[in-house]
Amino acid sequence: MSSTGPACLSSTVALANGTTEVECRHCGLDPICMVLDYAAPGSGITEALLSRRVAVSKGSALFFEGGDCEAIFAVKSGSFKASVSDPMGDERVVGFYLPGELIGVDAIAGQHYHYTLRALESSQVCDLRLSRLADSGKPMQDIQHAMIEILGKTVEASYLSSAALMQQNAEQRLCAFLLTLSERLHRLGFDRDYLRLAMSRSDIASYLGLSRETVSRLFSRLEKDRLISMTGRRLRLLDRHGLSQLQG
Amino acid sequence: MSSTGPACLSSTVALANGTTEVECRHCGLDPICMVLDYAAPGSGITEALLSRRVAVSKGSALFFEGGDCEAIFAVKSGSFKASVSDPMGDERVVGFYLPGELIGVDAIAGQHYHYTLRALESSQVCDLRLSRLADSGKPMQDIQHAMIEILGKTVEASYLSSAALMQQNAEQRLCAFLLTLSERLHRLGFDRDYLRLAMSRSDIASYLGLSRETVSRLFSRLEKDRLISMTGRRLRLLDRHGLSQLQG
DNA sequence: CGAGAGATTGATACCAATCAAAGGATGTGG
DNA sequence: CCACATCCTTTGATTGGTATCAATCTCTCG
Repeated sequence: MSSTGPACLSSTVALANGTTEVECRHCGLDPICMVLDYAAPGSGITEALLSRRVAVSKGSALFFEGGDCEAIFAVKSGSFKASVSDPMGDERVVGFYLPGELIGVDAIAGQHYHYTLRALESSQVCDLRLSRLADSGKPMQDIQHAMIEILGKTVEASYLSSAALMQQNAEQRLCAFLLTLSERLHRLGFDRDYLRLAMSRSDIASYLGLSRETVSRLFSRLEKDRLISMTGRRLRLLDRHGLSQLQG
Repeated sequence: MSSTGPACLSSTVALANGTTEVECRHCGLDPICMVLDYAAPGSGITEALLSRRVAVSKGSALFFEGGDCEAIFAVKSGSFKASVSDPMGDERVVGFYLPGELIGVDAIAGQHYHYTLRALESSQVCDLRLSRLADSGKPMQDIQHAMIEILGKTVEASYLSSAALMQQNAEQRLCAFLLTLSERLHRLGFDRDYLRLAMSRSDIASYLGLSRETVSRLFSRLEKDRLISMTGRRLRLLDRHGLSQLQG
């Protein structure tokens, strides 16, 4: 998920391969990493506790639904989708993760992951072994405080995201999805109006509880109405205000 | 929300007025209250930090959408609904709370409540002033640990509740709602199969993103199909298995 | 008892799913 | 580098589920 327009990446760093990675100060793990002194060489923080910039290739899974929760992750670059398999055996997408965002916080309490997590593109994550936090040598007080900050923000974010989508029609949901994505990318310093969707139409449809065909038709309609323009997975928002009107 | 059938209230205590209250050990605040020694007389915990069994009359609000978060609450008896007012000015129900459940955890990080909270019936809550926790005289370590436990469970619970409802049709959503309610009441020691709904059909409809009429029709259909029987707001689940089949 | 809110039921309209087919994109092996 | 297979996407025709409009009925409470 990288910008397609005039880049203005105040909180990201361009990499050689054309992708960008989020800076630590804009990452959801930052509260912990600050306590850990960013695991600087000589800090005494070993890879067994915090692995940074672990490469994950497109399509491969970081963990599976039901598996033991050994670590939580922060997206450093690239993007991920979370999915569960429903009773009929097909996949339902339950979330997307962009750089800077935390993955697996919901599994901390129960010690099991609730979904399977796959990279939508070639990506990098930081990987924090919670069970070893206590051995880090850092003050327990500070570690706990950082965890409280992370958990508190997660509770708030998950409340906000779930409350909205339920009572909306297809068009409202798609507009909300696009605007949310745009805001999340903007926080990373990308241009609000130029997005590259790393996920397929089917993934979007599944996430929003719609059919592929409906999503496709809605994109066509939004384009006809000059609210967006798109070619393939490259998307430009032409009228943010118009979109937020539709959003409800 | 009290049982209407043969009561078997292993974790609740019957009160003089016919309602029941949840025991502390089954309450979401218990991790904190344990640290605070249940605010027993002589424990040094004042009412300024933790008020127990605060009465709330039917229809009155504990707090309003957007208001400063001064405390989190646990339902001791009765029940509550959380709602937000949407752009068009009408109310959308975003949650229901039963005895033992925590309210306002999502407001801790941002210091503002995200919804208005009203009692569905004459109720009681315990009220915890977070800002005064540090002054309780109890070890900070223990307090932080309790907060982490509470937040972690909340993250997990809010994930689980949001993931499901999105891609389901009206019947599936209503069945899921009824079965979830039944389980929540069962955890309190009530009979799984006899429920008294404290909320109106409109509240249920709003919460599930359906119209009043659809909810009413669905109840009629479930009754015709011998899956439930109901008179007014008294509901009996006749075929839990059949309902969970429908649930998807 | 009467008033007003809540709940049910029916008729109709509309939105989105499904079925169906064809048009692009992507990747692989020859 | 091209041919082919496969997956993804778009568009059309039809069906079905749910909202909406409208009328009646029920319950609660003053």
